[in-house]
Amino acid sequence: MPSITVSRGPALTIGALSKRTGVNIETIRFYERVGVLPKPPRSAGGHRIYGEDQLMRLGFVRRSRELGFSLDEVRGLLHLVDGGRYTCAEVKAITLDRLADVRRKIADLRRLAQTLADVAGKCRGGKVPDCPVIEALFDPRR
Amino acid sequence: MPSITVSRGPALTIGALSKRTGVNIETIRFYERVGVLPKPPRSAGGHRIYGEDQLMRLGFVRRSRELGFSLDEVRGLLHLVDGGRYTCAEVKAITLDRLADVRRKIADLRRLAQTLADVAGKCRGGKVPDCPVIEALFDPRR
DNA sequence: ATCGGGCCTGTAGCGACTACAGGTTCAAGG
DNA sequence: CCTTGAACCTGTAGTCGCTACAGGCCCGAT
Repeated sequence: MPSITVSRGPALTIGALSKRTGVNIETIRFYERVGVLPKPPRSAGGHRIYGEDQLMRLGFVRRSRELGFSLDEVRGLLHLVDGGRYTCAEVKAITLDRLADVRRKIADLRRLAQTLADVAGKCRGGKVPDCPVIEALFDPRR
Repeated sequence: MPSITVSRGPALTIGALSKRTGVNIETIRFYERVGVLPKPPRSAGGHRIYGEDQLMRLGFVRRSRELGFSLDEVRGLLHLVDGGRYTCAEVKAITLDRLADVRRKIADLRRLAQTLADVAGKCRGGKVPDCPVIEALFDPRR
């Protein structure tokens, strides 16, 4: 089950964690600063030491981000998980919001692609100074 | 033809220009600062005064932005226009680049929507602590 | 003990705006 | 002509999600 507990795995440096998750080192430190990842223990010299749990958590963050959740939403998701008292309904609601967003964006982009294709299609590609693309952009009626 | 010349129209304040184009006042000033709009003449007291030409140009910028051109691309487009020596081929190339971008984004978002829908579909929506969405996010194999 | 890679902190930059604060100007009404 | 208050001005800082330094310290292998 997806609970975030301290599991005894091999200790990881930030570089190793970065390689294993594919998340940039700078980004990991950034995530710590903005409270998405907890402050890890440090070595005597001050280097960060991560365990298996942070590997999981960072993976969660990365996958969530890839699905287009904002860092704020990721924080919300993790907060629910951390509390352990999240309900499926809450999580589903957030996910469906995201899905609606994505569908809206797809619709927008489709209209965009159509317009761009229309406009580029009119273009002979020659050296004519009166380019239909430019005219379309200047035309208030599109 | 789309040439940018000083046309004698009614003089516009920045507020009027904003209303006519739907571009935020702050954004207009921002465009001026970053060199997308030329510095307009000023009234005795220092207020910006715009003419019909700037109305056209700002409309051009807005429509280009809506089609997803970056400000840098818009600058490029306007430079071609300002020089008067742009070729249709150049403009078409920029447009086709944009179109390819948009098509890539649509494909990405489609995959995303599928994943989100899959994951949300598994959810009963109850109060179960083991939410399939969360498990999917924790699962390295997606 | 030395070397060179990896790690540290802190700050600044990106793109494309947006949001103030604190002051000046303009135009309409009295 | 004078007052009012809306609109304008400049300059700076904040947003989001990173990314890129600079200038140092640590660590482990030789």
